[in-house]
Amino acid sequence: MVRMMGWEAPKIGLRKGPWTPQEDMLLTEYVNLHGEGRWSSVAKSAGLNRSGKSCRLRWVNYLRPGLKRGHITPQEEGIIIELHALWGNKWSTIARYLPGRTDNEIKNYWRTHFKKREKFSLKQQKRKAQILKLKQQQQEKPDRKDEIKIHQTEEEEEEAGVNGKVNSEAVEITDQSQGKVQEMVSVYPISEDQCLSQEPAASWIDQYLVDEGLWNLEDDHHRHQPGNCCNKTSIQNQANSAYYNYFGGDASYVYNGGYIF
DNA sequence: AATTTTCACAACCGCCACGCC
DNA sequence: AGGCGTGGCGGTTGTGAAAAT
Repeated sequence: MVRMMGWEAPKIGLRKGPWTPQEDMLLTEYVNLHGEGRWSSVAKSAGLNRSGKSCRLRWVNYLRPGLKRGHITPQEEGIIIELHALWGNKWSTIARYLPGRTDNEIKNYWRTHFKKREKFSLKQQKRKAQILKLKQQQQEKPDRKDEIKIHQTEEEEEEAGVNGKVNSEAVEITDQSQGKVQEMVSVYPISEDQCLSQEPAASWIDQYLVDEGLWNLEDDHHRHQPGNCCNKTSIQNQANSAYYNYFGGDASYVYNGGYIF
């Protein structure tokens, strides 16, 4: 016998797609009267031709009172970034620290605002490694008559312009006998020391983790610490390195214990 | 002005964990 | 002990609006 994973078996004829105002009204009225939970029976009892799962999602993400509408504020963005650096894609966990925001909203926000940047910084890291290797090779072989030119490419100028916060270089390795053989681009902060030497200052994390007693959390915040490491300094260090990775060492984005505006 | 690209958001899907019987 | 229903989570997709070309 096939076990139904998760929700109830999809019934033929159940409505899908966007909710109508009538459906919203029915669901709201029913939940206000009977409370949340028992979503399958909510669907039936409220006269909705929807799956329980769909009802729950609609309520949680859209109809539930107290939900904020509109754009994520810079403060909220800062919290999202910091918490994501700590917990990764634990959207529901992150959402608990943003009253009025849903996991879905945060997830969507992250995807549209940071995925692109994350991808970009991965590229940067690869390039950085390549350039270091080449520079090393040149040091090891000082007699080599290759020429290393450092300049900013149009592409990177554009990227830098968009992000407004990166320094970029292209290194052109020219073998004098064979002409130009390689061109690489590296993007990195003005000074890595600028990133790494920043002393983590008091932040909201201090408030949550100390004031709220979250160091002793038994819930998943605790479990989500890599290696179950429950020590403030190490978590801040994790956040630091996570930031460094996310933004490719972009000094203006490196976590310094505060918000990023 | 028309077309293409990007963004923002809503909704669905598959999976897992847990409790009840 | 194991089947089943339910609640919840994270990933993905679809779509309309806005911005860019």
